[in-house]
Amino acid sequence: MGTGQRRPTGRPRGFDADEALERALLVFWERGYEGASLANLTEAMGISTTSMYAAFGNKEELFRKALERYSEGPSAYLARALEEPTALRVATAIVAGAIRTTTRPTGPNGCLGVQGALATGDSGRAARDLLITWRGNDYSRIRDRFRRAIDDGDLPEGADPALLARYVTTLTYGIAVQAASGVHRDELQEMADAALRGWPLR
Amino acid sequence: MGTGQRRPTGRPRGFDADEALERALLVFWERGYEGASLANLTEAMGISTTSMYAAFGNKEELFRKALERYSEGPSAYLARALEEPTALRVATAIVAGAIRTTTRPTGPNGCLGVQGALATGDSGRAARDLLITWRGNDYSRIRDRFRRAIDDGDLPEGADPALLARYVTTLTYGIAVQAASGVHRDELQEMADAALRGWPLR
DNA sequence: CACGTTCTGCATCGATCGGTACAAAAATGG
DNA sequence: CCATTTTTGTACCGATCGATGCAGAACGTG
Repeated sequence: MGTGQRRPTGRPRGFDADEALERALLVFWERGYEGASLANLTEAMGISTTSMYAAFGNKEELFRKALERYSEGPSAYLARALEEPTALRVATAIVAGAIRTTTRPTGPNGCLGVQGALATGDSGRAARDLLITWRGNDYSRIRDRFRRAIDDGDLPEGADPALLARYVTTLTYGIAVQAASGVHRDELQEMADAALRGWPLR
Repeated sequence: MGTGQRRPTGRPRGFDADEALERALLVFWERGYEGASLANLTEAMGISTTSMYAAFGNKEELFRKALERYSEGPSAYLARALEEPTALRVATAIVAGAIRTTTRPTGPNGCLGVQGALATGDSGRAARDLLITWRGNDYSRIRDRFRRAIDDGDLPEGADPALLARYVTTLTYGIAVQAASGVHRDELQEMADAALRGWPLR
């Protein structure tokens, strides 16, 4: 009953939580989990540490929510790519999406899922493990899509979906590192086009 | 004349600087520049912070020297690979060397040149820039080797050395991320074999 | 109005960060 | 022996780390 969303009791928030999370995402993206201090984060978010802790829990939870936002925003190209009609078009769309996302003229270079926490100290271990799981999920979804492509007759019977998924993810992670090093979009796209010419790698 | 190396005046060192640097390298490799604290480093090196600073300068210099040691040790496969007689054998050796180095049963997974400092805060910016230069060097050496392969008639006239070098480095960086995620050596090698079957990417 | 609830600003917490001051220890040269 | 040079252990530096205590402000409700 009722009108659905009711205004909660108590003092209302003085900031937009979505907007603040977006700012935090950008900081994590650029500096990595360990490199992003609470001072960096709260300054970019425009709120105090108190407000951040009240709204998001702690730094680790904030990172987790930023990663979710990343999956549904900059990294949403993956879900769309998996709906392409053929395995080759799926692979092409994934790689192109990765290049576009990691080399946006505005925003950080690289991929949050890679550079967010690749090698860390003890304090970043949870974030690192989270990203390992995140990357593993992407791999599994791509592999499953390629399995379906064999059932569809789109990929030949002899094709290896796991190997092809490993190849596509390896390309995207490599692209993420190149982008973080400042390599430009056009050069990466030419390389990616060539890399998929041998599809499905015989 | 003298006997060459003369024992210097003053109290002699109580530790083996080479051995200590090797230990520091392993810590940086596993935790990254920012994730490796002085306490982590000196404990692994078996010396006090005072001795570390006297022998190596500071944390940044220690990282620089660890990277040099990495280039001449775990990453030495690159120089050997560049001496292979054909471009395909060069590419094959580079990728195989990267897989072996990033998935050693003993020692950290992944590549120091990638995960040592990919995205950092202000304190890690110098290390990050150093690794960008390091990776850029590797790319240039590979590209130059492929240029020579065209002169040798080993690669066809129409081949693009820069594109091929970008492809090989992208594969190795992607492999480094996969290895850091715990993907096993055999799976990566199968993928790499397939990835080079289309060489020179037409 | 008072009340309960939630959020905010300020001050601060103990722990850890990278880095050093200082004097004793251990070597060489006279 | 003494003087010089270099390394070592101890103790410590100010800054920053992630995180919190607390009082008051800002809302809906009765």
